[in-house]
Amino acid sequence: MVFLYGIFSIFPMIPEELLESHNALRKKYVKGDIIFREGDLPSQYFQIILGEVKMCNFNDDGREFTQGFFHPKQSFGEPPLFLNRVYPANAIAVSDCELFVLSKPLFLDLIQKNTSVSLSIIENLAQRLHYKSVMAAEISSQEPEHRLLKLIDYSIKFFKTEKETQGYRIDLTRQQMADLTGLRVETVIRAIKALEKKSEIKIINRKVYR
Amino acid sequence: MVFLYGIFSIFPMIPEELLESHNALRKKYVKGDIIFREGDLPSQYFQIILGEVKMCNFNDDGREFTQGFFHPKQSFGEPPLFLNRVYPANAIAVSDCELFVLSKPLFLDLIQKNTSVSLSIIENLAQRLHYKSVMAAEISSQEPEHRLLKLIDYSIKFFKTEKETQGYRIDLTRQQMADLTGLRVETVIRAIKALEKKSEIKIINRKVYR
DNA sequence: TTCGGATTATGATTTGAGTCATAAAGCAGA
DNA sequence: TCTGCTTTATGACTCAAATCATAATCCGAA
Repeated sequence: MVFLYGIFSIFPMIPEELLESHNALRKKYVKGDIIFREGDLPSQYFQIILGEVKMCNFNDDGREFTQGFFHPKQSFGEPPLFLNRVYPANAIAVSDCELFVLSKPLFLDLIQKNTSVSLSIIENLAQRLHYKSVMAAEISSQEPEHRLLKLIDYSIKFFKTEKETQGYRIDLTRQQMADLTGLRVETVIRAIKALEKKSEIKIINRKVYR
Repeated sequence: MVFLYGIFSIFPMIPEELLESHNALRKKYVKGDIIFREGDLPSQYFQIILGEVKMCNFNDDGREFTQGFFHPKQSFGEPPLFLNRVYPANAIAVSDCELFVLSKPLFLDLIQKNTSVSLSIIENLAQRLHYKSVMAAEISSQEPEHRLLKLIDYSIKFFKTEKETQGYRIDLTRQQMADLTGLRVETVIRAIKALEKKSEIKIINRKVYR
């Protein structure tokens, strides 16, 4: 039973064979490419083969808010596809990427014929909803340090993090942390230092360890 | 095809007949009752028959953050049930409520035997993820007035709102708006007045109309 | 009808994150 | 090795939301 596993990143959203047998295309993007834009009407299902994608918003004065990062085997942008609504954010290739792209009709056909895929999708959406719930409560009310610590702990579970002898290395720049929490870079830098002083984290060679 | 409809509140998550045929219990709660607590491990599926439920967090100094309100025919608290994780927030009866309660094994049995239910669940989760994405971007960066306007517009679609001759009446107290946006009551009161001055909303008899 | 709690309202004051300016350090590419 | 760009760093200053205090209004229950 797929529900017993919580760490969705281990399981591909949809198995590669299944995607290929449904004529999904492999499409390449270079770093910085915009995969879709906020306001676009979805017409395709995307699943990452290689590389990293972020979803983000830009507000009136150009500031960015990062909704999340997505990694190989993960899909992104399905909620509006299911709801028949426009994307609430942009999808941008953070690094060079290769993606499976499947048209909406073929995608709907696929999930109707493969019930276990529905369960993967449910699990994946549940996962993302969980992240958003946790972060929403933090972002709304807490002090910067608290906010960052929550992000760090969460990113250990769900973003790219490697366990080293010093602890988990957080592979996020100060700017990325700022965009994920809604803080400014300077505030992040100062808060990170304060957290180090309190021994909540370590800073080695400018990298954050926890 | 269920995916064509975006407004999930019209459709019961799971049809009542189906719940009853799977021996779901009807359980009553009085206003203020805690249905489950942050940190509890889920063991049941909940669907509202009557009344209103909110999910919320309390931080260290007692301040509340409201994750969302749920109404008849909607379910709540499934993500952690699927993920086998503890609840990230509390569920509290806002008014006297009657709920369908179904044990996890029976619930999993139900959705596996009724594939169309999976699709409803996907749509429902997609819906909630969409709300969270939109609000997250707002809450993180925008000024109070912008934040509140977004909440108001969103609540017209998804919370209890009635269309009257003056416009849509927002049935949220200033405190509830504060808890949903992470602002303080006083700030909400002042921002609401500022929005009225700019003719973005109307205040009639203390109620907000849009 | 009265009473008490919740809600809305308003002013004065504080505070801490944002902003601005500037610079050092690291890093990739020529 | 030099150059230019990104990232990290730090201090000074600003300002708006939070905080604190106080009160009027509304509303349901006794």
